[in-house]
Amino acid sequence: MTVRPVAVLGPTATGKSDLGVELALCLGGEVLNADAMQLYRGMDVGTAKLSPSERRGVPHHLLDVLNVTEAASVAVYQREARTRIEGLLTAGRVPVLVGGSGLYLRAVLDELSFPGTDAGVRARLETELAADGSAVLHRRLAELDPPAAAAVLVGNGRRIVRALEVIEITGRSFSANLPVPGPPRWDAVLLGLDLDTVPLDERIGRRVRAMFEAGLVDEVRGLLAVGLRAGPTASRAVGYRQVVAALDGRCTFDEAAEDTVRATRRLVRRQRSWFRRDDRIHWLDAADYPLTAALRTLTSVL
RNA sequence: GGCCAGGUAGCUCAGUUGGUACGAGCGACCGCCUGAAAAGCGGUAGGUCGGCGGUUCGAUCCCGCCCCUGGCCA
Repeated sequence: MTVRPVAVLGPTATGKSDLGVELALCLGGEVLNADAMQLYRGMDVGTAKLSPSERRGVPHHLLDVLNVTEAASVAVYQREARTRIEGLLTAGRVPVLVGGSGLYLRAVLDELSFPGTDAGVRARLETELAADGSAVLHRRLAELDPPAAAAVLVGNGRRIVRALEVIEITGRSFSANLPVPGPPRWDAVLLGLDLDTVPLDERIGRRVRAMFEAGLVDEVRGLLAVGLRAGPTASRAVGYRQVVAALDGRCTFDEAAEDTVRATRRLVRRQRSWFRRDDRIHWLDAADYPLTAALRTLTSVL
């Protein structure tokens, strides 16, 4: 039988990590993290990262590979993840991708190619953005690449900067839209795990409280000492940003916890809207023996 | 019991010197998404302006009474 990768995706707090471990155990596989924030060393409590014992002997890849000061990068992740997957496949091990970062998953499983980047160009554009505002840059984009300008909203400085960067370093236009999904690379099977909104929201409330009790604040203190504030990606992570605000005295810890719950729920909505239109995903209900359902789905698909 | 402040969108509050509430932020809902994606960006729906009377052509805004909240004084 040919070995096919399996991806376990879906909104946060639905139990993807546990299901991933169980699937890896059943299938003879290894887990590949597909969660942008679990890439970071030291971000454990707030990202609900599985502890070594919870991993039950299953090797986990692409966990703890970045310092909080470093920016995450889809393109880098794509290269690394693909290399690992190829390695596992040739070894006859089933790669089990687990995570809720939709773009990361697609970068690995779909034929997305990322034009390069140039720190100098980027920095200059960022400076212009800060000085002139996004409308000015958007006007420039409209002259250079009308389709891209039409696809990127005027207020979205970040994406305007990236479009201009790509045009400048490649000399070609920038396509601002994702391609329509074709068959996934390696014929991967996409399993989506979700839970009804009401129970999921309750679970999020409990989980955030548990994170604070498990030492999230201390974890953030420790990360601040190694430069969390300077990290463009890590400092924005749900929970971390809020705790930093509380440590800075901009809100109370109770407010930070409430904000974290809200931000997590908002994240769930965005993750759903991202995954919703991918009709390759086989959806499983987290409340209804997902492992059994997952195995059943796999046997019917394979 | 008296005095003061306040009762405007689900929440926190702007605002109208009397003439259809320009409301804002948060939340909710919906959507977008190619090198920061747990990020970034956008759209939509919500209001008998505490209650009852009065003045007025017209009151959320003026007057009276009442109810509620917070504070101060007794």
